[in-house]
Amino acid sequence: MISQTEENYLKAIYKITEREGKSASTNAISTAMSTAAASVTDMIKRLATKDLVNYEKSKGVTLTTEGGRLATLLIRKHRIWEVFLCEKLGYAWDECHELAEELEHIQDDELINRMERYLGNPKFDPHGDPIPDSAGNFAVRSQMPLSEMRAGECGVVVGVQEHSTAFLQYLDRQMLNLGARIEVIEVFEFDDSIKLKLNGESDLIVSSRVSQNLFIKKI
Amino acid sequence: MISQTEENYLKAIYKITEREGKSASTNAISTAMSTAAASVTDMIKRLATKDLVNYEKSKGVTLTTEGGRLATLLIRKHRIWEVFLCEKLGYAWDECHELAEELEHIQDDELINRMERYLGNPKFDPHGDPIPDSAGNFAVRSQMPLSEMRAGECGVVVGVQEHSTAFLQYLDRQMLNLGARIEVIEVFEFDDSIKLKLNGESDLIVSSRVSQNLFIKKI
DNA sequence: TTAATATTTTAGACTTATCTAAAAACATTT
DNA sequence: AAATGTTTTTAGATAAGTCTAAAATATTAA
Repeated sequence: MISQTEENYLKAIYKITEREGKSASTNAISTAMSTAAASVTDMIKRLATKDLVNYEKSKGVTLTTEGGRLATLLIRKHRIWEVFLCEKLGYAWDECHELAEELEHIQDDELINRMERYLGNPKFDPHGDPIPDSAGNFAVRSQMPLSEMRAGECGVVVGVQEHSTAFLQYLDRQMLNLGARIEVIEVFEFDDSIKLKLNGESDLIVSSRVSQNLFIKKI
Repeated sequence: MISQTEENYLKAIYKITEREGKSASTNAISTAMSTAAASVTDMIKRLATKDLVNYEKSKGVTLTTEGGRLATLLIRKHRIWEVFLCEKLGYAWDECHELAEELEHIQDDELINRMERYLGNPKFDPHGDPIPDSAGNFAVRSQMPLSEMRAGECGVVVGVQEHSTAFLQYLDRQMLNLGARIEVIEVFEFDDSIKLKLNGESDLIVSSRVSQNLFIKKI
């Protein structure tokens, strides 16, 4: 049996190794988990005895196959719950994360599979992040940051890089939701801000900070 | 903050005091929780320092107002989750209990209120047990055990006394589900078994064990 | 390459929730 | 009322998860 805390560590290690492309350092984990570095060392040892991580003193950790499988399952649960919270209960996309953090620890594979079916087998969560299937495979999505698009190109908003509440609420206010159609009108070299036409209607200028964090699928 | 374990103790104490009509003994709690009596004593002390139970050495415990409020909220969450699992995810009424035991500990009042609305403000769970409202008030249901009905009387199945898997599966096989219409054809004094007409169609004989555990609302 | 700095690990302690075994308190029966 | 039996509490241990402070190990800079 694996505890909720152990699961959270696995997920943190998964995210760090994904992001950094190398083993997760004690410090990085301690930052991610908001715990003392000493606690991380303790937990790493525990996870190593359970064969969920590969660990060598002072070398950082990586997930084993089984550790990776569990982390992926957690992400699957998290994202399926997020879809439920947003689509069925009407939560905003910046509100559902915390609740999903709790719900993802419910131990029942059958439940999450039924949930997935009930929701119509969604492939992406409300932030556009892919939902792994029960075997752990992620759907691939052809996407690019808005910042890499040229004037005249068209696309659909399919996801976000940054997940902060502030950013998500900003997007909501600008109507830049998942599925919004955009056309790049002009790129201002001066500050890399971009002028868009939104859903064929209104015009909008977004900063480079925004364009770097918004994923678009070209059409 | 209250832990999952503490919540489970509160619920156990609530059920015992309801059932017995008096304070819950250490032994009764230890049986209900499947823990050693010594652990119960420890926990009772902890709950007492949090003012969730009234406790005097060797006198058993009762819930304080706040303890009762929390226990009722747990029951509310449990039953709302059960409705969701059965109605939306297609779980059978004997399958949903265990999962609801886990889900009821999700800490978010807003969530359960949204869930309730999403489910159409149900007043009873899949076993016919009343769902307390957010203020802790239970709907009252005029019901009687089938065993107290006389030949010729008609009613609707509205709940069960016993919640065992075996009993619920038996009822499923006999089509004696919540909402089923029954008419008492004959009561056999010999063994108190009862002959019914089910939904105006088929005839059925049930034992006294069954009739004592099935709640009917007369019509 | 040594000194300064940063990271990681060890050591020891605390809390929660559990256990067993023994002692104390309460209840029952003769 | 004493003896027996049951229930409850105390005492002492254990495991998970956390902490702080100090020691050990890496890394970076002079």
